[in-house]
Amino acid sequence: MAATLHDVAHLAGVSIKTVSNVVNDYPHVRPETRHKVQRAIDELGYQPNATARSLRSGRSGAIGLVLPELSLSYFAELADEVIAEAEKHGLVVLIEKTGASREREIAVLSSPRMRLTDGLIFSPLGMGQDDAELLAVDYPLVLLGERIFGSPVDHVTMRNVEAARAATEMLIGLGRRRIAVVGAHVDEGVGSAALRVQGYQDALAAAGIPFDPALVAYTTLWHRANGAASMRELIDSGVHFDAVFGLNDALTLGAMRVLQEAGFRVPDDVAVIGFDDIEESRYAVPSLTSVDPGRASIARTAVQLLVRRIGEQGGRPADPQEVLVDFEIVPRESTGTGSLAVASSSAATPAAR
Amino acid sequence: MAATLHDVAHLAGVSIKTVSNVVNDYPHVRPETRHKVQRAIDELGYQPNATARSLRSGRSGAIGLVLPELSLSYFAELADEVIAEAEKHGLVVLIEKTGASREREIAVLSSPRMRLTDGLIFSPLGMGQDDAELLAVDYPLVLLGERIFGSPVDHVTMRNVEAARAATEMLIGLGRRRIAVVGAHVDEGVGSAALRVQGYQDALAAAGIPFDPALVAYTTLWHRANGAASMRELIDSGVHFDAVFGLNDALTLGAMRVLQEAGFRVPDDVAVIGFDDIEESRYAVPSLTSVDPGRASIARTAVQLLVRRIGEQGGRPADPQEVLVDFEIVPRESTGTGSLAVASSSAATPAAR
DNA sequence: CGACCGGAGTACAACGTTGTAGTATCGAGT
DNA sequence: ACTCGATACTACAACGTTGTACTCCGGTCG
Repeated sequence: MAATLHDVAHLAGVSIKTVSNVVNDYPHVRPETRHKVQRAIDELGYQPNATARSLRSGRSGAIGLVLPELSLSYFAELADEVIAEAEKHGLVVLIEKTGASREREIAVLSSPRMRLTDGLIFSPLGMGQDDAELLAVDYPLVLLGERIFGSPVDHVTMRNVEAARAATEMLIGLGRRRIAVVGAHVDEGVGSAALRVQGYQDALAAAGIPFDPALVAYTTLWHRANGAASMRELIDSGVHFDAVFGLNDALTLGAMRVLQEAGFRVPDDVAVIGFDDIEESRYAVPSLTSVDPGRASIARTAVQLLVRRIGEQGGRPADPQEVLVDFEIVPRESTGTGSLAVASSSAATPAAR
Repeated sequence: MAATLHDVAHLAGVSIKTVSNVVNDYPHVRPETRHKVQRAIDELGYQPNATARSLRSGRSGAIGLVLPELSLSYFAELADEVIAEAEKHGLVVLIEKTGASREREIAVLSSPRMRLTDGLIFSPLGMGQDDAELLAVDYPLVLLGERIFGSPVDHVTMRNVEAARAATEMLIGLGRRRIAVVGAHVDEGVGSAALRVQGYQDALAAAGIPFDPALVAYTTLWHRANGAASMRELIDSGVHFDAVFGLNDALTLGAMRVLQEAGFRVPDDVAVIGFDDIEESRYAVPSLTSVDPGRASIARTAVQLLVRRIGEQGGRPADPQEVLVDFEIVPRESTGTGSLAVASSSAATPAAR
């Protein structure tokens, strides 16, 4: 169907290689030959066959991005930024989702379905530290997240402990002493939840505030519904609190919603801070103070590290890098620190529907 | 680096084709030969080279999904469902974003970067009816959205007019007569905005309510910030209204937020309904009544149509199909019709972080 | 004036896979 | 004893591209 170099060569009356040379802008082609070939290319609407090129060159020009779920805002926004950065490097992004299942994650790592890609950016939620050696694959891989440390691959992660500590300290700075945590995971020594709870405890300890286990609400997942449910339990338990630290924004928005249904005023009765700084937090009622964990920087760094690995020639590979990105707290109304006007702070929002 | 059929064949002492036959489970291989080859495959960790397969077969097993922006919830959720459906067909999804720019959309259609895919699901926002002929590409293409009609490609779209009419009728049914619309586009005869405004006007006309242009708020984009800004203008204009129909949920959530800041009670003073039924609408305060335009069904249908096209052999292709999916109104608190409990109506939410 | 050089273009092989045609072997049927 | 047919396997070509090695030609230099 589609035209090939062979067709163009035939029409232009030159060899197939000369056409290839024109297409790739090689020197040593006379201007008149070049024009003749160009005319044939235009006439046939020739487009190089990407698959054949890949086979020849060993590069596909695509990278894979493996995520739990795109409908979670954090990951959607991350994917958006990965795609944007990849495009700067002339790469296209193939997305696979795992639903946070350990089995699916492991399967994807060895899946021939992804073999079209030159490398993978991998964000696991189901796998844990014990699975570290499964990451030693024979293609370029960049790991995201806080499930696995110290494995022999490039790893981009956020300062979970420090950021959580800073968030908690902000609440303490507001005079709050009874700070609830929403989203802890039972019996898990690994992952974002454990690290953020650690930061929370560090802040309490530093401020001389005793840690009260009754203030910790556990969830399995980090969706809005889970935040709502565990806030309901917390309220029903009758424990007193004057602030909430939600371990991600989705959870926190769900929790904040229940708080308000139950008649608590935010931030007057309860100050609330989240984690992730997803876009909707900016437009919640009240707008949600949140930790921006450096998402944009994570996306950029991950693509850059991957590109570097892909570019590595046969020689001995560079040592695996562990990159920590900087975080930032974005103060808004839910801690009584943001401006009330929202329409004016509309920021740059690139697209409509 | 990676093992090839050739390596396996050498190790097993058979021909390369026999290995291929084992890999592809062809008959006419003796069990003992099969085992011998299988051992060699395992020993070398052989994985078929997807690129070479593609070249040989003319299929890559990947489809492209072209969207304005993944950080818009509607598209993120759509992408999620496209990926899930694609997987059922053994396909992997490559995502390209256009930022809703007409130039980028047109560029993507002829981009060799996407040539790795077997076909495209294309959701334009910048292109218009005049660009219809640009869709006549020489690869399988399924069009989404309401920007272009009647072009010779498969097209999946929603019942914009009917759904908007039903939404408006719901508000009328609640006794509201002064219904504002947020998100209209100036001077645009095409696209979701125009169609939904049409449905709104149809409903008014059918109910004998005069159409008041002062109740129509215009925006360029459909982000939360735009909804917030135009609601602010609407309020400042002093016009009286007792209901709001937002042309998508993001807009509507922004508008609802401003309404509440301004002291209006929702739904008592102003009933609000949105369009898209994105996940966060379920957790807004109050939860937002919305039109589910059939997103899941759009994703499934689009993939299925594309798969059918890809499977078409050389013969004359099937006529282009125009598919309209069904919508549904999901009543929630913002129209005083939903239940107040939210934690219990948590629905099925597949993943955490 | 022959050797040499660079430009312009070509032929061929190779990337890793699979379809097609072919060979060799064996048992069964006439 | 011979064909026939099935089984088990192999050799080769081809998918469309590009790197390497080659030829051919006109011009320049010693």
